[in-house]
Amino acid sequence: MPTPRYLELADRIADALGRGAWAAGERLPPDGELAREHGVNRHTVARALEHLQRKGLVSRVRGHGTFVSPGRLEYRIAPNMSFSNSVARMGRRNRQLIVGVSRHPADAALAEQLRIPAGSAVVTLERVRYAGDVPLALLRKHYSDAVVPALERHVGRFVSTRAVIRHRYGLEVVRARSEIEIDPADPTVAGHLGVASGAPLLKITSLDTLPDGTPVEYGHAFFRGDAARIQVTLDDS
Amino acid sequence: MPTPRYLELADRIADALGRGAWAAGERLPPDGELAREHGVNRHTVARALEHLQRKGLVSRVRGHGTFVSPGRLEYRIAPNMSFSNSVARMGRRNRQLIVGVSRHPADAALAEQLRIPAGSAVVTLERVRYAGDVPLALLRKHYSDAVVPALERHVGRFVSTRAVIRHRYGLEVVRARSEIEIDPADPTVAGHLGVASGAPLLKITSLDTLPDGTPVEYGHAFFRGDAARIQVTLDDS
DNA sequence: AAGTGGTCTAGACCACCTT
DNA sequence: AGGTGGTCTAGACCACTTC
Repeated sequence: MPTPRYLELADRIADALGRGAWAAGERLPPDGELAREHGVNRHTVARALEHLQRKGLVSRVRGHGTFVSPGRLEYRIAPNMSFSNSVARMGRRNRQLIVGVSRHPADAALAEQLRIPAGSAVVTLERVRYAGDVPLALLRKHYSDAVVPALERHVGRFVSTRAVIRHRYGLEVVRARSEIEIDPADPTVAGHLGVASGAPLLKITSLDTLPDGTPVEYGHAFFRGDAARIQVTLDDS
Repeated sequence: MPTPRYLELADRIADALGRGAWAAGERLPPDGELAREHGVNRHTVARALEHLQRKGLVSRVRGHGTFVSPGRLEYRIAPNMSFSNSVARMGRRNRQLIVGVSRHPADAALAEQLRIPAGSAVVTLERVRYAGDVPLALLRKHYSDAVVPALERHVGRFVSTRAVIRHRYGLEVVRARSEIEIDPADPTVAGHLGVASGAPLLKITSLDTLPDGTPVEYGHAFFRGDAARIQVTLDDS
């Protein structure tokens, strides 16, 4: 019961990466060439590189090549710690791109989370968050229109939503609860994040409320599993 | 740019699962049969089912079959919340199996985390945690022998380590810091958890300390990505 | 047009479980 | 022995990027 060949190959390549055989950002030889070098089929090479991609060591781009990844980026979940803060403390430029805004009635599940009657108006915001040039996460958040009316008119390109809510509505928002799980990327999310569909993502489900517990925002953030690490700080000290 | 066939197939099967076509725990038809039914190659079926496995909907066992998974198990990270507590509150029987105990000098990296001189004695414990009959996580934890001397003589099969430390040493331990990331399973861990190597795991790196900040325990927990969901509660209220 | 990775098919063999 | 999923090879075609 030996180790499969593709994992052995992945280890060999990982070792080479660790020894600095290729610099970060550099392109590896194409699959076919690696296959010849190591005496295996091209598919076996592809499998090994997929494995390393899941591990965050390389990233593969169709029609372009396989590239050495930089290290993972830290994202910190903590009370009153926003995405902007997290990225800023990594020393990376924090950008976001709004990829979708819509206004629609809440379905039953969403209404329950936001504690509003089903059918009440909600605003859904889809944003891609960058850390430097790396698309790190896709956020799909739903806002209770009863609490922050017409939010879609105030969201800008470079401001944190929390700041908008503070300045436009005079409300303070706190993170109430987060759940973290692994989910494979569906094609839509994969496209926004530049990963293969099926790539493992860290899916964070969160609820933000006013200090009195009134739900304001509910939704999901999909972090690239190969690029992000979530830091949970429990300052109960 | 149509959706790949294996994802379409995965969606169809996921829909069928959602409609209750098979009950939890039941075996799906073998790959070959599904391939005939849907008019695709066996490999395409395998890929679709791998995808659903990553999503936590099914689990595949070599030589046995593909089975419908129960829902995910919640694991809660919070101050003073131990694994035992988390599993107990899910209403599942909490068991653990010790799969490795060793005593050895700390290497540089570990010594830094535990804030002890390199070469000091540490005890490494490897345990598999079950929730009911499901192996949910492999824990690989290192204990500072200076703080809890000869811990390996006190660890039992059914007790939480935290309880051992409290009763044998009179020390209270608190979770100081956690980091969560995705890592593919290496063959060793995969074997213990009963998943395929390369399957995505939630890797939690944690440091536990005494109330005064002295490090006691440092290590990793590898949770099955298909079976676990991590709940982070930030009670800053 | 040429080169890259992604998908699909096909057939073979293997490892593991059950009988 | 027979059935299951896991791996490897092989060849084909496709989608995307670059020239």
